[in-house]
Amino acid sequence: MSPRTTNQVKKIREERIEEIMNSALEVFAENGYLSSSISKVAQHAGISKGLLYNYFKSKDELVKEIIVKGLNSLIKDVKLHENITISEDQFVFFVHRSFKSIQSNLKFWKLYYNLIMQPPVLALIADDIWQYVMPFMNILINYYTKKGVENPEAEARALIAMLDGVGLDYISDPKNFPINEVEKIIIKKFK
Amino acid sequence: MSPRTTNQVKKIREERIEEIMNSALEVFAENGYLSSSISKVAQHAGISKGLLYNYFKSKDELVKEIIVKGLNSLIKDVKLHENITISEDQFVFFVHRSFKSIQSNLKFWKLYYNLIMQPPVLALIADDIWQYVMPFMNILINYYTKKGVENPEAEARALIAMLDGVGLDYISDPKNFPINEVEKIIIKKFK
Amino acid sequence: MSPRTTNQVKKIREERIEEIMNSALEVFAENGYLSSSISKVAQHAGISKGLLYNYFKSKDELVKEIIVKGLNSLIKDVKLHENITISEDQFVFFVHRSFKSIQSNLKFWKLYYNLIMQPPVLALIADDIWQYVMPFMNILINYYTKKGVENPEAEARALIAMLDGVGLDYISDPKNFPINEVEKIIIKKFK
Amino acid sequence: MSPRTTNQVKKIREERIEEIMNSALEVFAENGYLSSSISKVAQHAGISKGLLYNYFKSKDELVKEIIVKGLNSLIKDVKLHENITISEDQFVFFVHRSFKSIQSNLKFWKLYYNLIMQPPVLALIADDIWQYVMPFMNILINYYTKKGVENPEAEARALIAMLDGVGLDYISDPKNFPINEVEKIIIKKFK
DNA sequence: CATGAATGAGAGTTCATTCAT
DNA sequence: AATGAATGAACTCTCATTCAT
Repeated sequence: MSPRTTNQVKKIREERIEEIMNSALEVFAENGYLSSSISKVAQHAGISKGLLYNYFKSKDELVKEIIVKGLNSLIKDVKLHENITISEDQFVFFVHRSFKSIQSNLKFWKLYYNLIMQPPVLALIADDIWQYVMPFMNILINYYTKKGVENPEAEARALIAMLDGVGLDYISDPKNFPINEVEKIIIKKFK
Repeated sequence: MSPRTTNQVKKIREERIEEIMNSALEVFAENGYLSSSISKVAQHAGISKGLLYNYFKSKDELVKEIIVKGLNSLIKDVKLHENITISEDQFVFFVHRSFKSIQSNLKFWKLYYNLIMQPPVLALIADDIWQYVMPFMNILINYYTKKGVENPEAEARALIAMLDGVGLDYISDPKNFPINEVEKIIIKKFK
Repeated sequence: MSPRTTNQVKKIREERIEEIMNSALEVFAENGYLSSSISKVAQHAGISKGLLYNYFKSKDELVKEIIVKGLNSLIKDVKLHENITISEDQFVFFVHRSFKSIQSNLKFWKLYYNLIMQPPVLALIADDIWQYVMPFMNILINYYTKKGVENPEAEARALIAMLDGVGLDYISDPKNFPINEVEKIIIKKFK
Repeated sequence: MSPRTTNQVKKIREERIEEIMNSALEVFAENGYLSSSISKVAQHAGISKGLLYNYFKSKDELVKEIIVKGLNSLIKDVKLHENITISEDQFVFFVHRSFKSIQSNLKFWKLYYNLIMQPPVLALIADDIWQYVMPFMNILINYYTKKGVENPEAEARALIAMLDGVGLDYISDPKNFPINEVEKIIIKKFK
């Protein structure tokens, strides 16, 4: 019956935050950010609106933290953050991991595309996104420069657009989009 | 003193509808559909809220008419609606026209991608979009089948995703996206 | 091709006013006064809103004129306005005519009851109604006084309430209300 | 510091609902349903518009609950719901209670008659009303059948019309309507 | 005489956020 | 830590009325 230590309290708090974020992600992904009320989010998480504001100081902050967490997790997944030059195998691995991420984090990507398409909301996360995309871009430019293609930057931009388009189309219709076959085609064309 | 003729009235009506749709497109493209109030749209068009509702039954109907008009204009531009099989030249022409459309109708495409990423709003236009995409898809599958590629449907899906991705990335940063170079790369890879 | 005389013009105007009032009565009776927009009324009459305001200076004035016209017509029907004392036969005739009026002017009575139940609208016509009801009341009190009933005023009030109630119930469900049988019962009880 | 208990919250909620319904009844009875804005209702209740919507889904739902509550209260008052056949004493009691109800729930009846005379609003409550009126009707038909009157259904309809008419006339001018005398007359005539 | 484009005030409703408990 | 009552601003939409033509 000893009082909880500061650490215990902190851990409980973090777990609760985690739960709320996961729950909110589901609501946002399903209905879109702007169309999801805080009431719905709190209800889906099984808590009161008041308590939600105890953990997040606004709706915007809540979604921002969800996005930051998702991007960090993605960076960890594709394992590109350490290198500046990559081999062809690493390139293939990167593309493959990107495809896997879309499939295993469907809800996150639904929210992601929902947000970046809404200018006033995008403003909240634009910086975070650039911090994540820029290193990729540089690695890819580097990769294509070494391969000696005509216009490495355009080639990198094209690949990133390709991945964005796959994301967009896959989340719109995950059941029918032939994602594995499309992956093969892309690797063949862009390798 | 004499009342306006039917033709005069009709002309005023058509002009106003045109004005409102153009004005609304600008506001919607800039701020996103959900974040744009009818007040803002009316103000931007220089008219009262009430008058807007004289011409459009609802905000939803307004945006739907904008989208339908834009899609029809696109179909006319790419000139694919008559054929079922296309030559390589026609393919190149189609991709080229798609790229031109993105550049010349930037606002429309901003709105388009804004809408399809918002589940409750997408419902309004999903049918119209499918009516437009399906024929393209079939023509492309047909094209790749004739070319003898391994998986024509996946190849077609990949191309459409590619175009979607270019649209997405271009509208996010039109000044820096090397759209002409990317066009060349895509034509080379997907032709 | 001679220009129309002032009288012709006046007659045309009156006919038009008549048409509009009849048309408006239909709309008001069907949907209720407050729920009927001027647009609907004008559309149903086959004219423009502007023209309607040429004949009636407001929605309130339009409905007021409809009511006044209906009440005058009722007074003419029951033919009680000249007498102050009536015989039993005249009493029966009066009740009978009241019942006939309800049936033949169903729409008018629908509107009438709709209006008197809405305080802010009732204010428009309250005076007219009292001018019409008061003479009836006096005649009835006189009638019951001569018959030697215990409380002539209450008896008169009860009869008028009875007629009001029949009106109310009949217009609510004209097909099933046994109006002729009810008439017989009332005459027997109140004669 | 401690959060409110579930019971405290429930009590606040019930009290607020009661307050709002009473306050709304006053406003609706005074001005009519359609002419009463939610702003007015909230203001009269001393709360914000937003809070009203915390307790009632819509203006329509609010008025519907007021009507249902009033009808239930009436059913309890006249105590007819258990029997199918009634004695003359019970009949007199029923009429008497109906008269008492009109006097003690004047505002409710003002609203009631206001609503049933407005076609689009009547639709909201028509079912509830029929559920209440039908049993009365059957009991009365039964009563008059046993008494051996010529046309029991018409007799019952006439009585109900009579009561409706009294209601109508009493609420229009409660101070001058001789309700107690009228009650005696009706009981004598319809018993 | 006749039109309907145009307005502006106000309607019902939603919702992020605050705060007493 | 936890609740949901409470607010107020902003939202979409309606409509009686006016007025240029």
